[in-house]
Amino acid sequence: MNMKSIQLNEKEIQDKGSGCEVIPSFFNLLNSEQLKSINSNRFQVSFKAGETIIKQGSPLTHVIYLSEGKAKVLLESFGQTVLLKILSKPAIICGPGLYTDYRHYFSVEALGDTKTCFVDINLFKQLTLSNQSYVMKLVTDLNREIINLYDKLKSLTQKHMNGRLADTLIYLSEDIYQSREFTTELSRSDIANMSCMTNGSAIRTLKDFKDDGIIDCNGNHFKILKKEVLLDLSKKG
Amino acid sequence: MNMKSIQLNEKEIQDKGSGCEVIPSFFNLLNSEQLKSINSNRFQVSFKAGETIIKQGSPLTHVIYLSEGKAKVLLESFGQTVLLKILSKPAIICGPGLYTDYRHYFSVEALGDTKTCFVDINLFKQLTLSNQSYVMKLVTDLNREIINLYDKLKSLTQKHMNGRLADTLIYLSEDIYQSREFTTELSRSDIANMSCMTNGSAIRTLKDFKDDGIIDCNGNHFKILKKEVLLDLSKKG
DNA sequence: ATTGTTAGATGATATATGTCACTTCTATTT
DNA sequence: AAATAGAAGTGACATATATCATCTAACAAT
Repeated sequence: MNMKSIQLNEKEIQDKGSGCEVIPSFFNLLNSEQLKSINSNRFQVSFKAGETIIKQGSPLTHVIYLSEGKAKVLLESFGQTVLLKILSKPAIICGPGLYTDYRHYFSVEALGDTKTCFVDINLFKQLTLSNQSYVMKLVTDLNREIINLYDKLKSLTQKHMNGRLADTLIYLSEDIYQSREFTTELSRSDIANMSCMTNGSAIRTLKDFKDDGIIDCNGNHFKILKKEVLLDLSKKG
Repeated sequence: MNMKSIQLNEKEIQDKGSGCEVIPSFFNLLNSEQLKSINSNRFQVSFKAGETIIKQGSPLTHVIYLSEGKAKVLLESFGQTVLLKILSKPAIICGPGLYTDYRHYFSVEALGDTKTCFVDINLFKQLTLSNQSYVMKLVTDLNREIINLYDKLKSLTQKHMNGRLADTLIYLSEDIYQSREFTTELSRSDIANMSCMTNGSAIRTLKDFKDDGIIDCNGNHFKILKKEVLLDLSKKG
């Protein structure tokens, strides 16, 4: 991991001119003084594919801004791993340790090469508290996160493999790649972890979908052929 | 459901003198003016055992304060139900619809007779935004909720029945009844929904635990005999 | 080119858990 | 006291899914 401290002036941040682009949803809410203090307390860090950005259990000392690339959010539990979601740039990574015990409750791993920006958590707290519209946004984001977790819980506990894999494929197609056809950096094992099943089961079920003409896939290239059927499988469980 | 509007003066609220006791974690953060405005916009509502306090999918118009009794929080999905947690007085019930789409994402059902207080959501929002220490508390609570959901996800997706039922028993003993011995209002079916298994499986596994001397149970009276074993089952999955 | 290594794929088998039909118990009503 | 209803409990059986061993394909290192 390549780490360097970078000083950006306010204009650069606002112009998206550097490695650390503006997060419309966050930095735009700050005034110039606040941007300056962020500026003097940030580190840009690059990660290569597969590297660990955050390790579950470690102390939460910085909020991490993902400026380039994608990352996997992993819940590790007793040898097994649940792939919770994929983060795409631009994103602010700050787990539920905020205002609780300041530990990381998930791991984050780079999917492909990524660039990040580390901002000291105390500075982040100061800025958020002093900015009412940011507070509203924070609460909104947390509640959205909770809603997603409810959906995940329902999917993973109540649906069979077909439904769970359908959910994963819909998520990748709609939320992450925003296209019916996409090439993913995820391995079969990632897809399995995301759908809470074993490697073999994921491969088998993908094959079933392919045989039934619901999807087409060659290696990492996927194409959703019959979205209605996927949605139906998702509903039926 | 028995509904009446009640006017309380500030002193009564602070003295816990009425049907709607002080929530130390919320009302204590308010000043007298804020308490007055809460006061003139509240309804006390009583529910009998089994009655629905909140129905999943309905609009979120009020924050509900649980002043007496216990309630089940249910995630309904496609015919099946996951019992997420038990709320005990005093508690503020406000789901993730806040600041998002103002709908209820779970149902809440009275466990035994309960008393509640309905506070208009807009008033609640005003008060929370104008009070910095409340905002911190809100974010803390939301993050704790997320941490709990992570645990629930890990438990329900990665553990076998023994581990999941052990988790449920530990939760009831430690968090809800705060004793190794307790009499619960929950039915076997509730325990099953909480552990994400069928009725029959829950009863069978409870019997296994009883046969192995891990717990003792007669009807709704439970006694945890070997907590270490439960903790071990929870860890092993 | 050859070797080694990893991800992907496939099949046989074991097992955990759900389904369903049925019995027993308990409490409530008449 | 009898009748009814609902919850608790039991058992036989079906099946979804994991486990594991094996095989192939792709690709990097020598």
